[in-house]
Amino acid sequence: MNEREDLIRDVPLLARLPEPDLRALASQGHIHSYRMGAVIFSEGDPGESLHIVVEGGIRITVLSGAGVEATVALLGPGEFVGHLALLDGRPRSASALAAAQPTRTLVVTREDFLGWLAERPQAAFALLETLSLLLRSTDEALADLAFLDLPHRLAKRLLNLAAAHPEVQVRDHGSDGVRLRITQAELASMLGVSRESVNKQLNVLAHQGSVRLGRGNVTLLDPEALRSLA
Amino acid sequence: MNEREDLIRDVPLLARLPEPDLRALASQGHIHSYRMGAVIFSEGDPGESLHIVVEGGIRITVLSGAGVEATVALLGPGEFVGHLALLDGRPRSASALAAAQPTRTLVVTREDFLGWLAERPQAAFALLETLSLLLRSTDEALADLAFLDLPHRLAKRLLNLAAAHPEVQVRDHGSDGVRLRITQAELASMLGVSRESVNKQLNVLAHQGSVRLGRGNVTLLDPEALRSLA
DNA sequence: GTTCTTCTATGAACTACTTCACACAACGGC
DNA sequence: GCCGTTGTGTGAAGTAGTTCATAGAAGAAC
Repeated sequence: MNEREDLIRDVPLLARLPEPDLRALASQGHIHSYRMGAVIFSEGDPGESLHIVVEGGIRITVLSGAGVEATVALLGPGEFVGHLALLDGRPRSASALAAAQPTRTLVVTREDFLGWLAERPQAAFALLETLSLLLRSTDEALADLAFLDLPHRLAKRLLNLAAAHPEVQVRDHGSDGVRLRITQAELASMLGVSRESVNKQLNVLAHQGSVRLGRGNVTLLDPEALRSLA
Repeated sequence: MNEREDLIRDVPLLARLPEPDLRALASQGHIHSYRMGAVIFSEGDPGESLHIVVEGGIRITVLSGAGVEATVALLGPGEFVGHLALLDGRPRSASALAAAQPTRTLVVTREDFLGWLAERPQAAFALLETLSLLLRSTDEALADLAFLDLPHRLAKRLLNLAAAHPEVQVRDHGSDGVRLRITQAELASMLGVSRESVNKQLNVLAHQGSVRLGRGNVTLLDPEALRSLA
């Protein structure tokens, strides 16, 4: 029970809620486990639950008309998915896959959540604030995509990933860098460009000394240089 | 007072609210008037109010790093802007300009709104649902921008505009079409492409007979053809 | 250890957009 | 009526991305 509470406190959607409310919500959830690559839910499914990552990671993807898959987000422990379905009851707008071995999530059903929310007006208020912030960040992503070219977007994304996923940061041997566990194909699909373009731009950054490249990872050596690019 | 109530009932953000709540909120608002082109608020300003369009129109713009301006949205009567600032108290993330002569808005301050909301848990609930839907549509726009090329995005945008702004629809003389009052430059800035590209693609559509072009307007002649493109 | 798969790297040809330059048409102000 | 401004139409040259092809290196599977 305590693990559930600690966990739910770190969820941005819920972080602003008072302690007892959190406790009540956590007690309604159930833990699910998934093996690497397992489908947690698929685009178009009826949406009936919120998933909060306990351990491992979730990859959120959408399918283009042509069947190309784009990665919308990578979630680590404390992050969550399914909030839209929870609040408006519409079908899933994206698919979710377990992206690590093993992945465990705390699942709160729509029914439980709505019942809980109905008794806590303050909570609704905190959620409004949070959703509003989410909307801002999506709007910003939209503007970035329209305005910025690949070098800028890539720099920005690398910095975002470094900030959002402290758990994957590893001090590099010798020099001090922040290592992101991510493939170039995943980066490409998050940025909406081809894998080859990402590779070329990463190599530009590598030659500048801003990053070091490895198989399945990118190490940020000079965040300041990236920041000035982004 | 009655005008304000009628108005507020048509606002998507608020449409799901019970009648008496609407009445109470409307009674707190004040009407502001702007002449064409006037600045309603600017990006970065402290955000303290929600504007609901009573008459005329509002253009929402953001500035890119290079100083290029993009039109994020065009608002007609019943639509609103400033909801984010209202809910999270952050600075304005975009600028708003009066886009018609004259433009009048119903202004609700953050303070009034929060006071009103605190007494109405049901309202908070309806707002959560609405924000959630807004978030979905932004996510979809993001996916479109990443996946779709200009012909698809243009067709989609024309249909959206036609659906979202019934007040600017005019049955064309003779043939039956839906006329949108919009310049090609505005379309371009909504789509994140150059004016010239929009012009060329519009002419492709015109030669197919799907649209007719005029100065400052586009008439949709064959919505079905556009839908199959989008 | 050998093989299979995944990931990175890179070049060549192609395409969808861009910017720039310009012509001209429609409308508003006086 | 004329003139300045705003909007549309179009072509030429440039560029940032694309796809396709191919190669090698690092892990995982057996």
